[in-house]
Amino acid sequence: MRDEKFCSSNCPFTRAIGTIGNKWKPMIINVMGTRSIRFGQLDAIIPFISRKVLTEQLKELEEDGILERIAYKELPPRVEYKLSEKGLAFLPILEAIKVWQRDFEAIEGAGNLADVGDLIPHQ
Amino acid sequence: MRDEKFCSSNCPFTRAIGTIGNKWKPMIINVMGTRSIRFGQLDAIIPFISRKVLTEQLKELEEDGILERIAYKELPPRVEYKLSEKGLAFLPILEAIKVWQRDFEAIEGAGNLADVGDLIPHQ
DNA sequence: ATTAGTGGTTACCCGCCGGTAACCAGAACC
DNA sequence: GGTTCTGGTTACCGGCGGGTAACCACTAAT
Repeated sequence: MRDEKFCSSNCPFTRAIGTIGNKWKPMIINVMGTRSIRFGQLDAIIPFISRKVLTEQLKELEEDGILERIAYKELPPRVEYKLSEKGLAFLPILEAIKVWQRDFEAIEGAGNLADVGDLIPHQ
Repeated sequence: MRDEKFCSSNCPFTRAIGTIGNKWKPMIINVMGTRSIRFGQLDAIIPFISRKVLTEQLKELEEDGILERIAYKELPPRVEYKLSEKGLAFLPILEAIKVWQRDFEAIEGAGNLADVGDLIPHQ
C-alpha cells in the first residue's frame, strides 16, 4: 500500500518513499527490467507474492506512471506490463542497491565463513 | 520490521530489500546524513514516527551494521547515532531517489498546469 | 516533595494488511 | 459435458504491526 501521509508531504524525498517505499515495488520493477512481461510470469518469478497483492501493486505502479499496462483483447486474455520512462529511470538506482549490498555483505560474509569453520569438530 | 524470508534469500537484491525495504529505514538514514544525532532529535524530526517504532528500526539498523550507537554514561542519559561506512555508502542512493522523484514529478506537474489552463474559459 | 529532562521498555489492544479460496469469462480441446 | 488456460475480483478472516499510555532510572532545580 501507498502511504498517503507520506505522499502528501511537502518533501520530495518523503513523497518518493511514500510511493515506492515498500518491499514489493522495488522487487517488481527489478524483475521487469527492460522487457515486457505478463502477469502470470511476474506471479511465477516473484517469490512469496500473492496474486491479490501483485494486482494491487501493479495498479498503483500504473497510477504513479511507473509502468504501462497493455491488455490484448484475446481469449484467453493476455496482459503485458512494461516500465515507463520513469520506471526505466529507476533501474540504475536498483543496480546501485545491488552493488551496495554485495560490497558490504562480503565483509559480513567473512564473519560467517569463520562460523562455518567453527562447526568442524576440534580435537 | 525486517522480512526474514527476504533476508534469507539467495538473491543479493532480495536480501537488500528485506533489510532496508520499508518506509522508515530510508527516512532515518536520510535524516541522519553525515552527522551524529540524538534519539530525541530523530523523534522530533521524522514525521509521524512513534518512539517504539523508532527504537525498533534503530536497533535493526545497528544489527545490520548500517549505523553505530554511542551511549554516554551520563544523567540524564545521552545516546548518539551515526551512520557507519555502510550507511554512508547508502546516502548517494537516497540522493538519486530525490533526483528521480523531482525529475518525473516536474512532468506530472506540467500535466496539472495544463489542466489548470483548461479552466480558463475559451471564447 | 515534586517536576523536568532523556532514552528507552513493556503491556494492552484495535485496525487493517494480506493470505486463502471461490468464482468469473469464453474459446479450444478431448 | 467437462477441463484447461489466463488475469483477474471478491468475501472472509486471522495475525500482527504499530499506536497509546504507563513506567523506569537518576539528577538537578524549584
